[in-house]
Amino acid sequence: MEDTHAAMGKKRRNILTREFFERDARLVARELLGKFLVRRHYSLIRTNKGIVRWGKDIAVMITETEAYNGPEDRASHAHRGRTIRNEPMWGDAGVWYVYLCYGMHNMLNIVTGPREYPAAVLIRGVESANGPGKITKMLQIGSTLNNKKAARASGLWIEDRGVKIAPRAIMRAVRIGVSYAGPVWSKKRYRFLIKNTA
DNA sequence: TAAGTGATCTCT
DNA sequence: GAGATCACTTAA
Repeated sequence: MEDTHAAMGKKRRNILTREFFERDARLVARELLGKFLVRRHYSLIRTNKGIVRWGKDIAVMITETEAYNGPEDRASHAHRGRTIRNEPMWGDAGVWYVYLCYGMHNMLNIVTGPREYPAAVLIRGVESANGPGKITKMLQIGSTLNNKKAARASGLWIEDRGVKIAPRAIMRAVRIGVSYAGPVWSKKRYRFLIKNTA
């Protein structure tokens, strides 16, 4: 799903702000289903007015998320304390936390909850890509976005476009790839997905 | 099922 | 510094 900067310009955007994210990670993870992740890429084009910078947006609906909640969550990077890598998790809500996993995949998370409380939501699936590594590859999301606000200025943000997901269309499941987190935390059903989507 | 890949973290 | 680990993907 694509639309140009010009086409979207007249429409009223409903960009999610810090208030939305400054809540329990599990609630945010659930409510992010059906919201749109929007990536803006700029390119220079030639017009009769000369060379201008042109922004093109790619918007994809979020279909799968995972919550990582608090210092006690053994599956969370924050469990071992504050480090250079996980620093964004302790900061303001509504900020991207991007890190490299397995040497080749960037994981995209949005920080949630109050300051000093480490929590985030991993964006694990969108309508046209399932798997956190594929999303970041498709939208060209890398470490340059780490610790940047989710807003137009950073080129990556989340919008509410009015899509409502019925509660019974939402499934909960255990998180992926966190078996190391022990019997309690690896079994928490902190993964949320829309039924019938890949 | 296992290789690929490299930043990060822990322990010397 | 060295060694282990890792919120994954792809090809077989």
